Amino acid sequence: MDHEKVAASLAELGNSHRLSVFRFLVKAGHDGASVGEIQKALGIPASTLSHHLARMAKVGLIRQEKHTRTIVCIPEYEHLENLIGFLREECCVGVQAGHALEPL
Amino acid sequence: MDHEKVAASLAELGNSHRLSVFRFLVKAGHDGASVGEIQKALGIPASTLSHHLARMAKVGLIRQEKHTRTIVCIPEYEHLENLIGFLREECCVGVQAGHALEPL
DNA sequence: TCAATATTTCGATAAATCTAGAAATATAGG
DNA sequence: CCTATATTTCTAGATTTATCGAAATATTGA
Repeated sequence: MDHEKVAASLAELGNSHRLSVFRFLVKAGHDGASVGEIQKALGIPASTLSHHLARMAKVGLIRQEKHTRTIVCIPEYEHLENLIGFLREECCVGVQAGHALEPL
Repeated sequence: MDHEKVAASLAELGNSHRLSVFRFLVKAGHDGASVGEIQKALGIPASTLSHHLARMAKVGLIRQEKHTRTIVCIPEYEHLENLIGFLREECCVGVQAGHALEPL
């Protein structure tokens, strides 16, 4: 993942509503959740939520699958992992080993 | 680190200029770099850079120490580690062990 | 004190973002 | 076909952000 894509993805997660949505989806698991379920759980107006979901999908944080009448949103775990990887590799250089960046 | 602080910090890193600055500072190491050095290295106009640095300092991504005439900017490694920790703990739940989230 | 250096503050503009109601679209079921 | 459900698109206002030149503010050294 290149610099610009990382910045764009972090910017998407850097909004309180969108971060809530992402956290919710992650907890929902690999089956994700429908737009309506997210809306009910988080209490975000439909049009606002739709806007945020579209943004998240655009940068690859989630994907959306149409299933009959509902649209299911699924978190792209790998995308997040790539982001975390970038932050560790590109932004943690210089930290002495064993200080605070040990594998969990 | 709570939800709102995480969102605020990610939003700061979610800007191309600021991400560049942070990466530069991380590579500069624990001694950081002066505002002027950053400016020269990245070619960002002084007032623009000052604005970005102030924002980054406000959320705790960097700290600024005055040293005679120059102001030295130092990356807050721990803050980034906390961010990464949050993303792993709060946003990677549900990923089966051994899939892609193994300790590096 | 004066000039040079380092950085910020001011001010102003352009662009992007957030928000949400209302209307539109799509689809399933009766 | 009609209605209910699910979601998006449209529209528009409010807020925030990004940008950067010019002026202001230290601070050092001569």
